[in-house]
Amino acid sequence: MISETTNPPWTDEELSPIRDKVYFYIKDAILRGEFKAGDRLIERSLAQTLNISRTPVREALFRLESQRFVSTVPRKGVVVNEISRDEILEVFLILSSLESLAVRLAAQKIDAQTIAEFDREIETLERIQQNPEELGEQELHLEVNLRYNDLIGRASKNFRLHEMLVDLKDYVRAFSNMSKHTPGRALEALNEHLDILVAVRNGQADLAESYARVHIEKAKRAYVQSSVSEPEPGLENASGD
Amino acid sequence: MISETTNPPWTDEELSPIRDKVYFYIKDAILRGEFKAGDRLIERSLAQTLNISRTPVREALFRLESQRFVSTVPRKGVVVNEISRDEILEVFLILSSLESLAVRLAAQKIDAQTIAEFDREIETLERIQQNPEELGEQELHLEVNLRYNDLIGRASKNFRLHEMLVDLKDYVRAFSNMSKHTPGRALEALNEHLDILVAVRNGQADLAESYARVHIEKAKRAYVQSSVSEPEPGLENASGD
DNA sequence: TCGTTTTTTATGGTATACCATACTGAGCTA
DNA sequence: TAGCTCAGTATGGTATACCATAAAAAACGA
Repeated sequence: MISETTNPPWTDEELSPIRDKVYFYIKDAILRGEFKAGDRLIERSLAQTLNISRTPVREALFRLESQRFVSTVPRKGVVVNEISRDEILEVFLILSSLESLAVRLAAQKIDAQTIAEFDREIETLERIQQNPEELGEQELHLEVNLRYNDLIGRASKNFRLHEMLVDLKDYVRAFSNMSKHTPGRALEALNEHLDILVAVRNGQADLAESYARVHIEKAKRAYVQSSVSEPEPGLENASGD
Repeated sequence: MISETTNPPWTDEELSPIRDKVYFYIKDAILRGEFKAGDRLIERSLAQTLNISRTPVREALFRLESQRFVSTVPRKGVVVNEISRDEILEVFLILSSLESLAVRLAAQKIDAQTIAEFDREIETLERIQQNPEELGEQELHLEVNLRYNDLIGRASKNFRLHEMLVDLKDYVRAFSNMSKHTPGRALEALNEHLDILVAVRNGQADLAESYARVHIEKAKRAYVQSSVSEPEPGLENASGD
């Protein structure tokens, strides 16, 4: 009954703990580039902005820290991580290895029910493929990746692996605004995703794994290409917009 | 000057935040089996035990949660995770993939300085190999794994990968008291580690990767064997001992 | 004016207080 | 006696207060 708070960004008043909402709020802000590498995240400011206390903010920040989105300098504060190009490349290596494993497992373990889901989703993605203009580049990327990861994760029956992949991809996405720089990459990625999904759906483990490796490799190249025009993530040295 | 606290388990009074000390304290307790799967971790109790407030305890628990050691049930509390055999097997799959990648990278990227370190450490490990009785089974495992992981991590020049591997191995160790159940495994593992290290030291990437896969496979088998005698981790149904 | 010292302020670290909820158990009623 | 209700308690969630430190600013002296 009592409620004197001016509504924060999130909508539902009843469910999950505030710390989770703050977590998603901040993470989303980082992913969308609103908080840039090197930015300081000041507990009191965030708390005041969101009309809450520091406690849930701190808890959200800790969670972000263990996912490497931010760093806590003891007695100093929290800053959005500065990620070097080398570090992103390291992650791409890990991604390649784990994605290969995931699609291989998916192809090996896929069952009838999941095949049905694949068929539905593949059809949906093919429709998107035909009419890619309906979605913006960003939404296209997000939507496709979401569906793809979900499917592979479900089929591979390895929840931990799925989580790790999602985390790593979020991480890469946050610190390399790829699709912003290489237009057309989203659509290309969609094609690659479809290749992988079809191979998985047909139980072709080796083929799926090959496609996956190629896919990650191309994503990496797109990142490398985009990163040459912008010397260091977070620095605004680059000429032109 | 003021100091009315009865000393907590840790020794240094000055350095890192309390939350870190609590984190290592609880994690260590889980790794050593003091806190078993299913145990509830009650903030106030822990805080009282350690003569601190709930705040740093909560922060430590959140960190443990993001590493999957504990789960927070909303409005319910924190419990040490119950890990199923299947889940451990899932992690072994991931481990195999990442460990292969790590040793392959290590073999490819190793430099002169690191080779020198390898030579020193290999010699040390061979001495241990000759006189394994000097260390207990547990210490042997810990010591060897520590040195091994550190070397591979340094040589592979992929810090993120190194961290992930350490985390995953800790996780497996925490929820499968392997070495407790299969005596001799520690020494066997030492031999396998030495094989890998020598191959890496000599730049033999393929060989090192093969050894690594075999090593993880054997570790997995040791786990599976030990887990048949103890039906579910955390349940004390098993007869004997 | 410049450098050094002191004071202020910003901010994270920790402790504590209060609130909400879910569980527990006692007591009441049928 | 069985089942329900309600009060009490345990416990996590959040807010707030206080402390320590480091950075910034101001004041002071050479």
